[in-house]
Amino acid sequence: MAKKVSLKDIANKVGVSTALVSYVLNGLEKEKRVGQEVVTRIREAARDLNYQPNQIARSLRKGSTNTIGLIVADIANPFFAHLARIIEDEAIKYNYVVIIGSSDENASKSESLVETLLNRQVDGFIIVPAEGCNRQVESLLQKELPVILIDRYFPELATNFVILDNYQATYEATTYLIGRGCRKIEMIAYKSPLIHMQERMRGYREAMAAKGIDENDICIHEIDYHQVGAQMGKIMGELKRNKDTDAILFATNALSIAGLYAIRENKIRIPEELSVIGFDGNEAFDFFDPPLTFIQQPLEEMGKESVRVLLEQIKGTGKAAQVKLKHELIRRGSCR
Amino acid sequence: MAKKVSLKDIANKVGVSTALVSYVLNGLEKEKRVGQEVVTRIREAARDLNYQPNQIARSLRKGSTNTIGLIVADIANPFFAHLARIIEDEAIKYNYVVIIGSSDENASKSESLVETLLNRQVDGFIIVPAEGCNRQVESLLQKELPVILIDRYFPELATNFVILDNYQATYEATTYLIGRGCRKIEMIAYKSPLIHMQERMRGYREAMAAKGIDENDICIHEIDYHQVGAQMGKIMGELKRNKDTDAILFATNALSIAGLYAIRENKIRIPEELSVIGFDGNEAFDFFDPPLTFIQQPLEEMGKESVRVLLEQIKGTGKAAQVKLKHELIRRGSCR
DNA sequence: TCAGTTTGTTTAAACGATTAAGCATATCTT
DNA sequence: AAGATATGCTTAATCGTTTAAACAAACTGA
Repeated sequence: MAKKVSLKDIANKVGVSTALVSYVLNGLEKEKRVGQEVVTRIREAARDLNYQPNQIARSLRKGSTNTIGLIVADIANPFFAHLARIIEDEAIKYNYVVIIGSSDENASKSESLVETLLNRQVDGFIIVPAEGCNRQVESLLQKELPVILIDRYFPELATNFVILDNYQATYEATTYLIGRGCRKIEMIAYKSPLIHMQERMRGYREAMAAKGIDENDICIHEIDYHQVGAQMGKIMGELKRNKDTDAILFATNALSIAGLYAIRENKIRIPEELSVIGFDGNEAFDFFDPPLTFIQQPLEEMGKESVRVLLEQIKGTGKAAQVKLKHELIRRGSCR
Repeated sequence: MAKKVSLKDIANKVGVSTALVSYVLNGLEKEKRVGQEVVTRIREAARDLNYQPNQIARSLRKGSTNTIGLIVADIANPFFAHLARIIEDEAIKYNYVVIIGSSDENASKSESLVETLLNRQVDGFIIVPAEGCNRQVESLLQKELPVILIDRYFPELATNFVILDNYQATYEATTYLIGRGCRKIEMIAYKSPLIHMQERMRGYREAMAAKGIDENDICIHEIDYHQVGAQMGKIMGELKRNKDTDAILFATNALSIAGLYAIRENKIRIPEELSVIGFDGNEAFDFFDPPLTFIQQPLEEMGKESVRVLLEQIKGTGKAAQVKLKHELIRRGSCR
C-alpha cells in the first residue's frame, strides 16, 4: 500500500518546517503570521500531493477523536435503524463520525461495547441503555465522559437524556380507546424495570383509573424479551377464545409486530373483535389490514436533539438537558 | 475528565520500563523472556489500575486501526440495516469495529464518506457501490486498500465482491410466474447501469424469451431513484385501467414496498387481478394481503462472507474472491 | 578462567500531527 | 543609534503505544 502523504512530505517539498504547514492547513496563517508566499506554496503543495490529514495522529495529539459512540438495542430494528440514520446525518454535519453497536438489551454486551468504544477514545456516547446498565452509565459519568441517554433513562442518575413523554403517550392512547367505547383494554409490554416501560405502563393504568374503569379490568401482560413469540401466541390464543377483551395497546414496535403476527395467526378480526394501537410506526403497520393506529415518536427531533446536546456537552458549553418530547397519535383503521 | 491510565503508569508502579509492560500485556512474555515475577506484578498492576489500552496510540504506531468502513445506500432501509447488523456482529468477533455511512445512492456523498473513513485510517472497506463510484473504487484499489463490494460490483474492475446471482434470481422468478400461467409480466426496476440491476433485468428478459413470450410483451419500467412514489403511482394507475397485465416483478425491496402502496391505492386485487413477486423480504410483505411471494437473499451468508473475505485481504492471506450466492424463492400467496 | 550463551531488562526511535517556546531578521521609534 | 516591536520561521516536546537494538548480569562449558 503506497504510504500516505504526511505533513512532512509537504514541508519537504516546500522547504519549510512541518509547523508552518500545520498552521496553514489549519487556517492559522494569520494568527501565526505565516508569510503570504509561503502560504500559497503550502496550499499548492497540499493540493498537488492530495494531502489528507491523518485523523489518528491528530486524535492522539489532541485527545479527541471527533467520534461518537452510539449504542442501540438492535440496529436491525427499524426504529433504531432510522434513529441511527438521523444521528449519523446530523453528526457528519459537525465533522463527527458515528460508531454503532447493538446491545441486544443485554447489559454485559453493552458493557463490552462501551469498553471497546472507550478504548477507541470516542468523545461521547449516545446510549439506549439496557436493563442493568446503571452502573456502567454511572461510571461513564464519573469519568466525566459526555453521555446522553435516549429512549430511556435512569431516574436515579443525573444524566442528560432525550426521550418520549411515555406516560403521556400511553395515557392519551388509552383515553382514546376508552373514548371509542372500549372498556376491557389490555396492554402488552416487556417485563422490564426500565423507566420507559414503567412509564408506558403507568400511563395506561392511570388513564384507566381516571376513567373509572374497574381495577380488575386493568391488565398488563409483561413479556420476557427473549420469549416474545411464544408468549404472544399464548396471549392471543386465549384472547380469541374468551372474547371479552376490547382492545390491545402494544408498548413497543417489536411487540406490535409480534402481536400482529399472532393476531393474524389466530384470525382475530380487527377492529371488529379487537381494537389495536401500536407503537412507533413501521411499514408493516401500513399493510396490516386495517392499517394500524399507532403512537408515533418524533424520531427526527429525538436524533437531532440528542446529537446537539451531546456536542454541546463535548464542547463543554452544555448544561443539564433533560428533554421530553411529545408523541403523536396516528389514527387509522385499527380502532373501532 | 480524569486522565486515563497508560502503560507508563503501570511501568512506574511496578518499577520497570514501558517496554516490558507492553510485552506482557500483549502476551509476548515468553518470546521476549520476561521474568516470571515481573509478569505477575505487571498483570496485577494492570488489573488494579484498570488499564485499558489506548487504541488510537496503538493504531498510530501499528498503522492499522482494526476498523472497517461500511458504506451502504441507506442504513434506514431494513435490507441494509439487517446486513449491517450481521457485519457488525461478525466483525466484533475478530476485534474489529464498524463505521457505517449512508450514501443515498449518490456518488459524491459516497466519495466524501470514503474520504472521511480514509482519514480515519480504516483498514478496509465494505461498500455497496452507488452509480458512478467506479473511479473512487478504482482509486482505493490502486492504493491497495482492501475493498470488497457487496450487493453490486463493477464488471470492469477486478474487485472482490459478494453478491447475489441476480440473473438466476429473476430468471427463476419469471419462469415461476410463467409456470403459473402468467403471460404479460412486467418488471419494475430502477433506472441504473449498475450490474445488479442490469442482471436482474436480463434474468427477466431471457426467461421471457426462453419461454417464447412475444417480444412486445417484455416490458421493464425503469424508475428514477428519486421519483419512485410518483412514477409507481402512475404505473399502477395505468395498470388498473387497462387490465391485460398479468404479473409484476419488483427488482428491489424499496421498489416492492412502494409498489405495494400504489397497488393498495389503486385497489388492485392480488393475486386475482395481478400476480406479484417482491425482492428481499420485509416484515411489511408478511402483512400485505395476501402475503407476498418474494426472492430472498441469503443475508446472513452475504454479511459473514464479506467480512471473512475482507479480513483475509487485510491480513494479506486472501486471493481474489468473487462470490455469487443463490437466492431462494419464498412462495406465498401473491401469485395466482 | 574466559568466551559464549541465556536471561531479563532498558533505551530510544517511530507513528503523524499539534503547539509552546525560541530565534533570527527587519522595521519602527525617538 | 539603540532599544522595542513586528514579522517569519524553526525547534522540539508531546500524545500512548510498539519494537528493534543495545545492554547487563548470570550461567554454561571446555
